[in-house]
Amino acid sequence: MYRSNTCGELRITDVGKSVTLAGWVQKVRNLGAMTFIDLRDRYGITQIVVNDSSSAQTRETASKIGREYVLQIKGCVIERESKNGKIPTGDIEIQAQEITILNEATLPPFTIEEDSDGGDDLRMKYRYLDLRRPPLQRNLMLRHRMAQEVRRFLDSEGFMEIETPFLIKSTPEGARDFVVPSRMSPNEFYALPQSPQTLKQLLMVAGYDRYFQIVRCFRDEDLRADRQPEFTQIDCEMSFVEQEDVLDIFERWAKHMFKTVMGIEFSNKFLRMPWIEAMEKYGSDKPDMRFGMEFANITSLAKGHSFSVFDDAEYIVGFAAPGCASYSRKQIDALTEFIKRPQVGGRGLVWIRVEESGVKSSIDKFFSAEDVREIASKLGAKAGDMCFIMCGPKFKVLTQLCALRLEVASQLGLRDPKKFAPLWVIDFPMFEWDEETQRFYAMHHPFTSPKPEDVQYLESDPGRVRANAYDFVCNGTEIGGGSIRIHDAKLQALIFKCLGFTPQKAEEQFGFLMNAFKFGAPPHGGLAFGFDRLCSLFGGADSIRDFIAFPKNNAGRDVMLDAPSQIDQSQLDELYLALKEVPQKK
RNA sequence: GGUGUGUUAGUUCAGCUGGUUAGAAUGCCGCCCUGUCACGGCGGAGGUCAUGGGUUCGAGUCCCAUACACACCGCCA
Repeated sequence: MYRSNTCGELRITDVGKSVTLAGWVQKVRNLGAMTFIDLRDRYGITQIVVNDSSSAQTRETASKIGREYVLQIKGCVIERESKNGKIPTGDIEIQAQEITILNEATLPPFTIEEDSDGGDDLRMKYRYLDLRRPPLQRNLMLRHRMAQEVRRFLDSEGFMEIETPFLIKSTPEGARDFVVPSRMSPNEFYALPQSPQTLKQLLMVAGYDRYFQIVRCFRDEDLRADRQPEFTQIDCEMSFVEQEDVLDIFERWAKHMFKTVMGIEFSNKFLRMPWIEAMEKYGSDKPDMRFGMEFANITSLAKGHSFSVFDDAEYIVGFAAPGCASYSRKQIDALTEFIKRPQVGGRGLVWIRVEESGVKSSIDKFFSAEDVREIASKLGAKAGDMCFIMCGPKFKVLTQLCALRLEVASQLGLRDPKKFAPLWVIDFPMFEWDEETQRFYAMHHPFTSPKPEDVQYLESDPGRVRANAYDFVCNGTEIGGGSIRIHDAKLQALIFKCLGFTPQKAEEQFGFLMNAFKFGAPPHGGLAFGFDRLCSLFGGADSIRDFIAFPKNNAGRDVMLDAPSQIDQSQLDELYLALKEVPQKK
């Protein structure tokens, strides 16, 4: 038996017990005649004391140990002479009788403490050391508890957890696939699933009624702080449901998660905001609702004052930033620079300072004080506020103003990670026009059903068609999304046509699904939640990386494993693969 | 594919308008210390300033390229 107790559980009530502990050395404090050792495991830290009542051999061993040595300590629980109120085990310590070095440790390249001194790069390379740190352990513990609560809730609602394959068929729509060469079928490839979308629909055809899976998905696209090439979804599908049924059950699920994991109760129904409203009021299909600063369209008010920038613009929109009238010229200039960055792409920023004494703006030359006041009032500004206005093509300027709204909110400290503002965004457009390829793409995916009342426009005016699609959004992050699917083979064929698929191409890529729909597909729908994002949302972090045990870096590499890497010629030969030279960069 | 920021001791960073021996903190090593818990005191070791070019009498510092890291845009049905 290596241990009788963990390093986190002994208390004052255990004084007098003989115990054996095992763990890692966090810190050694040698005071000469006595030595304190902080012994750490996943459960906590317990102080070991070695002094003149320890044997000479124990004192000798204690003098040799270094950070991260793995020790076994036999000793007696005693009350501390000076207690430490900062840790749960702070009232007691272990009087060491015997110290066994179970394993020595090379000096780690960074400190393994609550706040490490190591940089990202180094911590990723030695991820197993970083994972010893309490913050990472808390994150993975949170993730574990959340996964358990997901299963508990969905099981209680009759959902069956069913595994679907990872080696499936490539479908070029959507994200780039990761592919796996097949040895037994030379020159053919499997694809790793971007999501188990079609498979879960087939499970509905198969009559399983309610399915879920906490499942890895793969997308070969560039990474972000909240995007990894392999990530985990809570994937769900239900039969005989309409949109309202899906929203109802997963709203209850979300509330269950907030309550059981975070101790937060939402008594009201989550807001349901049509996509067009989200775009016009917040410039985003995933609005951050932790604060106001709603947009208002001032196109008609602002035009016709001989200010050509406005007069030539399609859409003029702004918002009032509360309490920002005190912003200096320098701060306004900095925000102007912010929206002019290529990432945002704004052309310029108009401001109106609203004070008790009156209004002052960057457009005073063109507008009377009365007109400026009217605009400010339309934007909902009160004395002490600052209005920001931008103009341009409608959806472009809305998106740019969204970036500014978030930036101002960050500066005002309104993006509080402890606050949660969940909502559903509904009534998404069915299609998105792509300028580059001059065709419509499915905004969600090609199995999403159109609103029945909009089906009439499918061929005449596809841009007008709304979908039975919905996203779950919280704090400006898309946490999940789904739709009511098409269960009718004829309608599915029509959608493929609208998306520019020839019948042959549709048959080749999705024939298996359309064929299945001929055999009695139930009406069905579902959604999927990004589990990593949900974890980072609950954990109050912007990046999902520290909620994944072994994440990839910005370039999709695992720097610990040094993957991807080359493979042996014999492996290539087996797969009939030949490598091509990579063009040199100029 | 693009934009930005960064790369200096084991680690985290400072190093100004180019100037003579590149600093701090922390970690590490040694000695001292009986109540520490960010222990303390004294001493010590530790650097190809990412790489390659260029400008200059002289480059950690200026310029160009490359590599790597991070954030973002494109991309992510």
